[in-house]
Parts: sequence; C-alpha cells; structure tokens
Amino acid sequence: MHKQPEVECSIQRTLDLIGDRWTLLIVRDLFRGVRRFSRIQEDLGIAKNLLTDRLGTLVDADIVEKVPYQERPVRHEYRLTEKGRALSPSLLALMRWGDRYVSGGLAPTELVHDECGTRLELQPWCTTCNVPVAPTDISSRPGPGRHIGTEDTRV
Amino acid sequence: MHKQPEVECSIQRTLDLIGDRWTLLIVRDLFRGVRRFSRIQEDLGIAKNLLTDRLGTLVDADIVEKVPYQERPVRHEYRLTEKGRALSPSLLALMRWGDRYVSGGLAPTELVHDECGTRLELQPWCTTCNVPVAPTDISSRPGPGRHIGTEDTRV
DNA sequence: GCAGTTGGTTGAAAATCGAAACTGACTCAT
DNA sequence: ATGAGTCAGTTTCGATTTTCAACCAACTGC
Repeated sequence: MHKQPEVECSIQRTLDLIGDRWTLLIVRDLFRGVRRFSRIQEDLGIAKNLLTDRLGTLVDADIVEKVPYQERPVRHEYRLTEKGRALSPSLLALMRWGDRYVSGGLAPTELVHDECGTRLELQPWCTTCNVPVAPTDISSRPGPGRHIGTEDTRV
Repeated sequence: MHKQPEVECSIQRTLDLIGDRWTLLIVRDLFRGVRRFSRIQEDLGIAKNLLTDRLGTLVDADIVEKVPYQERPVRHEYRLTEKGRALSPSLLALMRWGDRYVSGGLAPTELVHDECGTRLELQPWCTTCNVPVAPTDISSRPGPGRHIGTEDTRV
C-alpha cells in the first residue's frame, strides 16, 4: 500500500486517486452538505462496503476529514478539507460540460454571477494578460516536477 | 441497455458517461496527439479489449470520431469532436488540482498562454460582464433542466 | 514467401462490485 | 428492562469487470 506511482502526469495522478465511478460523486455530496454515512449512501445508492472503502481512501488522502458530531454513541460526519474544497473547479467544469452536452443545454442547476445573473463558464485564464485563453492559444512545457522525459502534453 | 437514468445532476450524468478509470486518460491522450489505437494502448497500459470498448463508448457519445488516415489497409485514428475538445477545462482543472495537491506543487507539465508564457489558471468567467468571478460572487439556482425537486446544489 | 505492423477479438483467471444479512453501540418509548 | 429503531459499519457470496495472453486478419516491404 501507499504506492507512489511516479507517473509524470498530474491528470493521471489525480485520476488514480479520485477517478473511479463513485469518489467524485461522494465529494459532490459533501459540497452539497450531505455529510453523514447513511445519507450519502442513500443519496447515491452506493453499496455500504464501497462507501466505507472510498471514504477511507479520501480520509487517507487528506481530501476529507472525519469529525465527531456527537458523543455516546460517537458518531462522525465527513467534511471536505481545503484540499477537498479545491476540487470545486473540477466539479464545476464537469458540471458545465454535462449541462451543455449531456443535459442538452438545459442545466438542472445553474451557477450564476451574483451581479448580473449570467450563468458562469469556466475558462482558462491568463493572469498576466487578464484575458480568457482559447484551447488553441495554449502551449505546454515541462514543469519543475518533471524528473525525466520531455514528452509534449497538450491539453 | 441504453438506460436514460434521468438523474437531476449534470455532474452525475457526466460521470456516468466518462467517469471510469480509463476514459478521461484516453481523452487526455487524444489532446496530446496520441490518436492511434496501439499508441494509446501502450501509453496507458490499458487492456486492448477495454480500449476497444471505451473508444466505442466515446464514439457513440460523439466525444470522439474515428477517421481513416490511410486506405489499404483502411486504418483509423481517433479524434476529439467539438464535444470532446470541450472537456479541456475539466482536464485542466483536474491537472491543476493534481499539480498542487498530489505532485506537491511541482507540476510535471505546465500549460501556458502562448502569447506571454504565463501558467494558466482556471477561473469562473462571466460572459456578460467579461470578468473572472470569485467564488464569493457565485450563486446557484434551479435551471431549465430541473424537472422536480428544489435541492440546493452548490459547487 | 515471410516477418512486421496495426487494430482488433476471444477466452480464462483475477479483481472488484453489489445486495443482503449481520453486528454493535447506543437511544427512546413503554 | 424489554423491544424497536438508528447509525455506521463488516461479512459473505454470487455477479460483473478487468486483466492478461493468445489468436486473427489485412495489409506492407523486402
């Protein structure tokens, strides 16, 4: 256990950790305030043994923490850590993609800009030029975490 | 077969489609220009029958198209459709999360703005005001695709 | 003819999953 | 203090998926 896979790609490392059919749905539930074992279990329809396993993995990875919400009997709820909350843009991106391409443009839930009520998009953003960046204007280069190889990785 | 689950959440609908351990990695390879069956297979180390299956699913879902790159013998490569290319923000978000929290802040690969070389961030973007939107300026509301229920779904 | 490449298919073994039963600690109502 | 109920699991076992290896077919280049 505790394998450090050493693949040279953050997407792969991320998906190795949370890229199964249930984990991101569990995280989504935690964002929505569904935090108790039994509530997550009935909301998702996941088998209890799998939920136990996935929550354990999330806690081990420091994405979720188990905090007691009562004594006698000691019962816990699961809360996102800062690392877990940082998954928000990923979930938002997947949600917007699903809105457009799976739900036929009819979003079940919309996230909107407070000030004007426009539905939000998620865009690559250049903090220097202060403009959104189209996929065609993106280049890739090896970063500081690259140990070996120089393969081009365009996303 | 061909179940239409009618879950009221675009995240779940999306993950039902592409949320298994391999599919997003295949899409990542296609973004990187790895487009042939055998090249994807050796790059990912995925079993060939699974790759056949996943590529078939992606083609059925119109995320990928199979285009011939030579006659006699007819051989095909797999290319992202516009729907597939629209997954770019999702992959970028997962990649940035992995950079920060799995790769310890040391990105193996950086995605940068062609024009200025700045590493890209992913920002919620208001297409009306033409500005990036902070998490505190985001609200959620039921959208046109909502059939029943009014549960708050904040991401 | 023969090796090599590409893009698969097939089948058996191994791993994983799902549903249901069971457990244990506790509460509350009678 | 007996009994029913809740919560958070664990165990078991059959069903499904995944992996691994072998095989196949169409063609190329020599």
